[in-house]
Amino acid sequence: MYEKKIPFDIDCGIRITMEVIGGKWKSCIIQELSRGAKRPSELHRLFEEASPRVINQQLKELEMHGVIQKKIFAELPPRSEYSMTSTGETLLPLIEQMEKWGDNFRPQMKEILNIK
Amino acid sequence: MYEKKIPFDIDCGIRITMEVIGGKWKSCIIQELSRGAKRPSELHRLFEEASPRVINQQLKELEMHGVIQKKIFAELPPRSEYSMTSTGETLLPLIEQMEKWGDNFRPQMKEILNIK
DNA sequence: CTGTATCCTCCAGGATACTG
DNA sequence: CAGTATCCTGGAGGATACAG
Repeated sequence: MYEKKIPFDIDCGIRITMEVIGGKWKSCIIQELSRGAKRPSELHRLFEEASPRVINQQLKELEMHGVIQKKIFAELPPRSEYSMTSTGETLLPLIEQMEKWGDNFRPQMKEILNIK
Repeated sequence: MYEKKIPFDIDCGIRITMEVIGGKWKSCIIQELSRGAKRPSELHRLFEEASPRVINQQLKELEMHGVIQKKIFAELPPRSEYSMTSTGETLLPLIEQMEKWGDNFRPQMKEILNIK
């Protein structure tokens, strides 16, 4: 782990939110977990374009921020499960709104990017 | 300019939204412009921690995405002005919600980061 | 004042190998 | 299967100089 050089600005609400959900896969993970608890391997399968290392990393950060929680089963083979916390649930409307806006904007975005 | 290596995923609404407002200063700029048109120099003064180059860059991208518009005055010294478009206005509720969530989360964030 | 051109730093995220 | 340890690289964003 490393320190941020340009220190994170705690005074800006938007920055705080971005810190929590801004990671590349975080909002996707949250969406998945909001539909029910999931094991890491399930998430890896769902997001095949993402390397497992990064998924784990983002899970860790989400957990650290208290929006998801981990349950570990003392079994062999090892099993663990991630699920939303009540704090995490409060993010859902926000994420849903972000998705909606993006979905609505898609046609314009395609034009801008010149995608058929 | 360079191309993105990992191509942008047009199928994910959240990614689209992040592409538009995810830049470090974009949401701040949008908030400012939502209060009224502003000249570049005003924005540079408002966000002194940001280098003018980056502000200009983000203005350009916002304009390219059609959420803000530029008005150029043929004067000397040169003058220009940026303002929201109607498309851009649709982003305001989203940004406001992000700010609200972040503001609410601030106490927990401080605890997590161990800030007095 | 507005805007571009260069150059550079640094870290999120990708790839892989490994341990328990 | 879960998780960690290394190593690496692209590209956002910072700094500065300059042009119109």
